[in-house]
Amino acid sequence: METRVTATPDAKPRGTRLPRLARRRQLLSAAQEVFVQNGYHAAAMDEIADRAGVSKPVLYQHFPGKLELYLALLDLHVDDMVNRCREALASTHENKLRVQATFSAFFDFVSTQGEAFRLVFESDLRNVAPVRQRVERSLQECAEMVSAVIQEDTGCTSDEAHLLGIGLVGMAEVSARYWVTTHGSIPKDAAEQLMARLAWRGISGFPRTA
Amino acid sequence: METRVTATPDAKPRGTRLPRLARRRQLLSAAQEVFVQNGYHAAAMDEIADRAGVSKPVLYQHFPGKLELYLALLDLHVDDMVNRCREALASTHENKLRVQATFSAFFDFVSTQGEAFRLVFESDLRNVAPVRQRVERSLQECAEMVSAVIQEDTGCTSDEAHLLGIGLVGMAEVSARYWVTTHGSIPKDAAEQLMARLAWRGISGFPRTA
DNA sequence: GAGGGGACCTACTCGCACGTAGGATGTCCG
DNA sequence: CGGACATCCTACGTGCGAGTAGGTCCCCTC
Repeated sequence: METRVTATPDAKPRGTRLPRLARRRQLLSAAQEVFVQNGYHAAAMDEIADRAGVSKPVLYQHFPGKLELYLALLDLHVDDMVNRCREALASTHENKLRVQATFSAFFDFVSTQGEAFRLVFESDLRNVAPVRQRVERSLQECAEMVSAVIQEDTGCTSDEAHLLGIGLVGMAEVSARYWVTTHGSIPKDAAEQLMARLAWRGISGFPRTA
Repeated sequence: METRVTATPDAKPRGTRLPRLARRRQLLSAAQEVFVQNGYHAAAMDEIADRAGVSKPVLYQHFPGKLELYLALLDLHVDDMVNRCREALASTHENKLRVQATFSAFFDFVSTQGEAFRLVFESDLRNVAPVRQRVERSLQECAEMVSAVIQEDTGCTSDEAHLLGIGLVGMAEVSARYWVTTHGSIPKDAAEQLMARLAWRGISGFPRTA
């Protein structure tokens, strides 16, 4: 007789015991799959547990609740994004290359970890304070790093530079998200460079005059 | 004895009878308030009914379900957005002014109807097919109108122009959303013009050279 | 002033999914 | 070998909110 397979799509076989930390990592990974695929609300704790080949109480021994589980994942990815952005801006001192590197960073970010970027950019929990806070804060951070560079080289006021920074980061986010849905119609390099060129020509139009 | 007031914040007095169409309009208005404030999931049909000064079954005599009610509102606002965008692009034949008008359109859009733009840009139902479809479709439409103009005046391929269009529309959306949260730190005209200038300098960097 | 229709209400059902109680089973050390 | 500890399970409590059944009230018409 074979091991029973539940009706749930690809539930892993029950029975393997794991040390605490390994199990935790696996639960996070399973949760990420489910949250990314279904969004927060449509994701069931039962399904996350099933996908990890484990029962629900185990899940609750690692995370106090559904929201905290989600936040743990969200933190991982917003930090990832901010770090990529920071590194891109620090990778060179020539601004034209900085712009290119930053767009690369966003395109890289949406290309990794399945489609984990959805947790950050398309969360169906943005109305919940702790989530909203994290997402906005991280985008704000990216924008501020960008606007700091802008302010160095232009005569913009702080408020203006912030708006420009937000706009540019938004453009990077949106274009990267769009590109990732058109699997292969444009090669990654070409897309990055196209957008970087658009952005660079745009900002370099703000000399010290205003 | 006075009319009783329920504990729910600003519920209207029960008792006024309305003809069918007027009631429907009022229900839509109440629903918009609640959906915008709380998002789809946290919005309760009871609260929508209460806010309209009516009981729940009345709501169900006008809309078959919560989702349909939401979609009715969503349709209104995505159409509004696309129309504003279309009119902006048709308002002149000089491309520099077109860019300005388009940014104005987005800033106008986020300024109207309370914060109804949240239904389109920050919906917590984007994982549900009919919603996703409407939102993406409408942004796609805006982007296509923009990319058509781009293709006329540059040597970009269709794919490239589409990506640029999406990026620009995304930038308009994000910057407008950000601006609206900073009530008054930058005047509307200034913000629009700043972003329009960024975009215009960017695109005008794509001459017929490809 | 009787009858019909439309607007409306109170009070309920019901399913779903988060979170939990209590118990079983394997592993490691004295 | 025996007990303690940690991992894991089945089975349930519970609350919330969408959607509904059935009846009331009022106006308008004949």
